[in-house]
Amino acid sequence: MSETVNVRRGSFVQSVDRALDILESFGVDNKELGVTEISRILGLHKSTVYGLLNTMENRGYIVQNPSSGKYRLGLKLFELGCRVEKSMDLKKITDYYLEMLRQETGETVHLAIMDSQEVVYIDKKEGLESMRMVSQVGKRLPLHCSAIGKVLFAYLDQDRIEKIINEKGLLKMTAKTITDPSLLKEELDEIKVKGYAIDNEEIAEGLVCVAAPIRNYSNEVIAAISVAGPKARIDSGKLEAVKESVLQISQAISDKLGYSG
Amino acid sequence: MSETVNVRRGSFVQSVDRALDILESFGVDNKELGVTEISRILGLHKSTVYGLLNTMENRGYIVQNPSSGKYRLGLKLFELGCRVEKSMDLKKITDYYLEMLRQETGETVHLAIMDSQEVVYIDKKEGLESMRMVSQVGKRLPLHCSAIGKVLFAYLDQDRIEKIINEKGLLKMTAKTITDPSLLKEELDEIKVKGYAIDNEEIAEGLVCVAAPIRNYSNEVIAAISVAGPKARIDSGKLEAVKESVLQISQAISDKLGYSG
DNA sequence: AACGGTGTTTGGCAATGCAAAACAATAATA
DNA sequence: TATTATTGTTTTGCATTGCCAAACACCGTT
Repeated sequence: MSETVNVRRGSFVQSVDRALDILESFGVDNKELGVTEISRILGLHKSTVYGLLNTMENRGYIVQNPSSGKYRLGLKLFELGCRVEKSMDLKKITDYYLEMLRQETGETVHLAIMDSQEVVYIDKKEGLESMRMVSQVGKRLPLHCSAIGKVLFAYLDQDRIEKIINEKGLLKMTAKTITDPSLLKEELDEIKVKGYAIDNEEIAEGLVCVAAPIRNYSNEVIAAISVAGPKARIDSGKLEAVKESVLQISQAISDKLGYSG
Repeated sequence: MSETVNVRRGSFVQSVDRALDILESFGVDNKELGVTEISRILGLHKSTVYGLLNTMENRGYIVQNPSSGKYRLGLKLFELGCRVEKSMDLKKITDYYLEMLRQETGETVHLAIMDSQEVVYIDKKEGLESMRMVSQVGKRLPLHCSAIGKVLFAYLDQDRIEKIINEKGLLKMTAKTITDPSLLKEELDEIKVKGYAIDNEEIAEGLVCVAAPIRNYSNEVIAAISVAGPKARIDSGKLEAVKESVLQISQAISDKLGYSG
């Protein structure tokens, strides 16, 4: 894991920063953590963690399991998360089109945006087939290893692309992940020309995705949509049709947002 | 607004507590706030707020609008919110049944649980009619003024009921809100006997709801579901059918959770 | 050009957060 | 069952750190 060292700009409050560290140490795999456990993970003293944890528990951001004494994330975070979501009217606008895209392709469809140099999945609708891609809303991924990520990556300024590659690196996820900076930059250029991106098992083996950008009234790329499915099913002649659907729907959403391309 | 003064137990970190105050000051109505604005709301010094805000911005919990200079909640909160949600497998289990309940009744259906003496809406599915109740997932409400809240309220211990009434009070939302403690307690008793609750314009005028409890394997009430719609439509003979549907579905979900009533 | 309003930076005092150690209560060991 | 290890929790005191105040820089309005 390449820890990006934040350059602290302006005044900085240590205890708050640590509190956020604590919140983030609760992953999807480790839902419940103890005081000592967290203190080990973060390299902080037990009593320090306890104080922070206690403060957040009093506010409902953390809850303690009475029987085990361990802690987990509280519903207050769910509440705030929903407030953020609510302010994203993008989700409302795209909902209808995403459903259409799912119906057309039968596969899992996604809506994602970029946030602090990463892809964040905002919405998804699962495919109709029994074997389908299962992903999760709210998840973050690096930009370089998915169709949706590469689309968002491609439309950035050249120096930002450079900067992100340098800072984040290009983590190898599968044998086919593009880990060479110059190859990636070629790929991104090509994506801009074609107007869509394909992920051919670059993030997970057997998974193929097609993604296209969403533009707004000022012609900026503000989000992207994708269709994801098993290689076997997509590759067998379906790819072209999926590509057309993705392009058509992304265009429709962009139109709705006032894009005039 | 009756501010519940938290009795600070154990060690307490002031700056973290204040940081959470800041997060919560971003409501659904005021999505964007400035430093000065927040400092006024919370009664803190401008530079104090700035430092806290800055710390959270560096971590993606707050984002600044570059043009206006104002702040709003960041996507990191959405991400954490999703992690909490993910740990709630209750939502997954009920999804199918909620959809069924919506189809049967044609009205907006809800799933909610209790958290720190309040109702939290975990999931909803909007009604099929053009005029329908619009609510929001993640929202918190007091326990006494909705069908779903009263159900969750009813199955608590007598002393907890007493405690919550004393601490939170019974805020009047409409002319029909039950604000008399002894009347409410009678109502709660009745709900336990009948096994369902009705909200007859107690939270909003023209809104009628029917709710029933969800029980788990140890026969505890862990959640509740409800159907909500306009009084005109529900009252006109439909109430009985809605009530039956709610009871039937809540029973089905409870069965799924291992309830043996 | 002066004003009122932002967000931001700086400096210095002391309040506050934090580490160390002791405590209590449970779980795992023999 | 006695013993050890490991948990969450409380207390204490030192100095780090957070916070207030005031000044700064910027913008839009008057």
